[in-house]
Amino acid sequence: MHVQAVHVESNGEWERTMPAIGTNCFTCQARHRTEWCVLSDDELRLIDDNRVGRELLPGEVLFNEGDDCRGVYCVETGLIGIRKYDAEGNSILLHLSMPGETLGYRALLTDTDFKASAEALEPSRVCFIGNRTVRSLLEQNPALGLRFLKRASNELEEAEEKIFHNVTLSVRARFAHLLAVLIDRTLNETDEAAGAEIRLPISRTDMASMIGTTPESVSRTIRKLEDEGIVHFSGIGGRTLTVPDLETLANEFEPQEYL
Amino acid sequence: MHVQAVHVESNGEWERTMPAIGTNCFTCQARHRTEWCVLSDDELRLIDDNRVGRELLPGEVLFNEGDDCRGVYCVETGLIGIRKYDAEGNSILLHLSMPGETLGYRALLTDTDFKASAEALEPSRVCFIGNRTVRSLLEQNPALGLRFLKRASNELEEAEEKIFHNVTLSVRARFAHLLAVLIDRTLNETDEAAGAEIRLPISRTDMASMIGTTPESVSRTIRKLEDEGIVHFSGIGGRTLTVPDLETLANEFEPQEYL
DNA sequence: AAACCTCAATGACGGTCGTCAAGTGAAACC
DNA sequence: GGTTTCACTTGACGACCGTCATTGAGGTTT
Repeated sequence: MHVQAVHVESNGEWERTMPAIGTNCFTCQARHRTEWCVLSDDELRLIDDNRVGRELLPGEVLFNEGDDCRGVYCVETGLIGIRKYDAEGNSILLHLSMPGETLGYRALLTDTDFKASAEALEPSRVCFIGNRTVRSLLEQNPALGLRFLKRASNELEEAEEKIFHNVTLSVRARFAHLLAVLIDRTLNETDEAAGAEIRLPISRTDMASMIGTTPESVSRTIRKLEDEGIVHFSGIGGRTLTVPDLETLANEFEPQEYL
Repeated sequence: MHVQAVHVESNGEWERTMPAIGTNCFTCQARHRTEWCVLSDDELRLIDDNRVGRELLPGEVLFNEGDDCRGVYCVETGLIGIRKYDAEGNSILLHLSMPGETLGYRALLTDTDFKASAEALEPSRVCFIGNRTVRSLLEQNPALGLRFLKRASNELEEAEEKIFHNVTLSVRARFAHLLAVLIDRTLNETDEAAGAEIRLPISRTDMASMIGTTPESVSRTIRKLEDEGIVHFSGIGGRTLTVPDLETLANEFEPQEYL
């Protein structure tokens, strides 16, 4: 009952041995953020015994759209981008997965292939947990299913808000909103003070695809926002972002309260 | 243990007596399409004893964005539209709920208020099931949670495809896709032959909001598609749709296979 | 160090699509 | 019956934004 399906599912890039100290499910720094936090120690051990860890460098692919789902992927550190490709091969960045997020649970539950690709955007550590393990835990502990249900509900809410934004807001407003979200995420991660420098994890092209526009429009929007002193980009590739006042940025996408 | 919380939650529009013959959970025509189909007869009886039915006319509101979630709503017949409103009061139609769909489960699970409004688009019959009943069933029967999880997963997939479409397709392509979806739905419901007349359940304005554009653009798009013989609108309000060839319509949004 | 590559920035151009306005028809109301 | 109202249609205009092409900066390779 230890590494059953894993050997079939693993390839050279995945660990074949037990992971190093400090990187197991019990000491995992993202543990309390995952859905697995409802599991008992025994149940968590089942995962720990059956998982396979992997380090990914930026650009490395975790899975591709259309791949069969053999299990779920739990992000321990780093940042994973979820993409889809259109007919011309352009990629649309749909979602950014932070440490603690589990990917692929939808494909597992609906018994379909992956509907998007996953790729590391920063150096990341990800654990793979095979279908069999997840399914047995879901049967064994109903609370786990409910946790995933909450997660799916939240993601659905996000997705609908995104649809709403794409429809009702301008490129400028959507971009301002994206920046606010990116700032919020990194602040939550690093607990830095507001107004600090943020290192953007994604390219202009990816940011453009996230808000449904082109890199050129993003560049022009950045120019305008800089001219107005709302944001400041610096550093190599213009990937360092400084926002003097978060309120001013928020005004770009939050309609003024009508007095 | 019968109508406990219901009296608090109900108002004059909801039944206070047991529903008429032919409209209970066991004879409900939408029953096999709902998540509740995994329940035992005893469990289903618990719902049947605690539900409250209601008939809605087009335009009547089931719940509003921001309302507290007191339970879920199960669509038995008709059509319910899920809307959000932007700052100027324009509504965006996010989703069409068909018979068998249960609304509000997300707000229940995430313990938040409703993030959108629900309104009848056709004469509809909807049953209300209080929080307490749903929660006890979720605890009692883990399969129910998993069913809702599958449902959420599917909705999420739909939402992400919608985002993808809004970003990558033109107004014309998105409109063609919307028509194809509407045709598909009514055909599945009525089992008519393809190429038949379809009565559109929603206004131009609503269709426009669904694909993220304006009524004017929809009108112009319709004009062009009609000139090319791809679709034909007739009847009052131009709400009767005829599509001679579904393939031709599909070509508008499905990129040509590159040979 | 030169060649090469990727990504970002910027300008020019054009088209799609949103906005404004007027006009029509159908349903609803008094 | 007349008026109002609302949704749809159609036209004119223009802005936003997407496309194409050029340039430059930074990093990597040989």
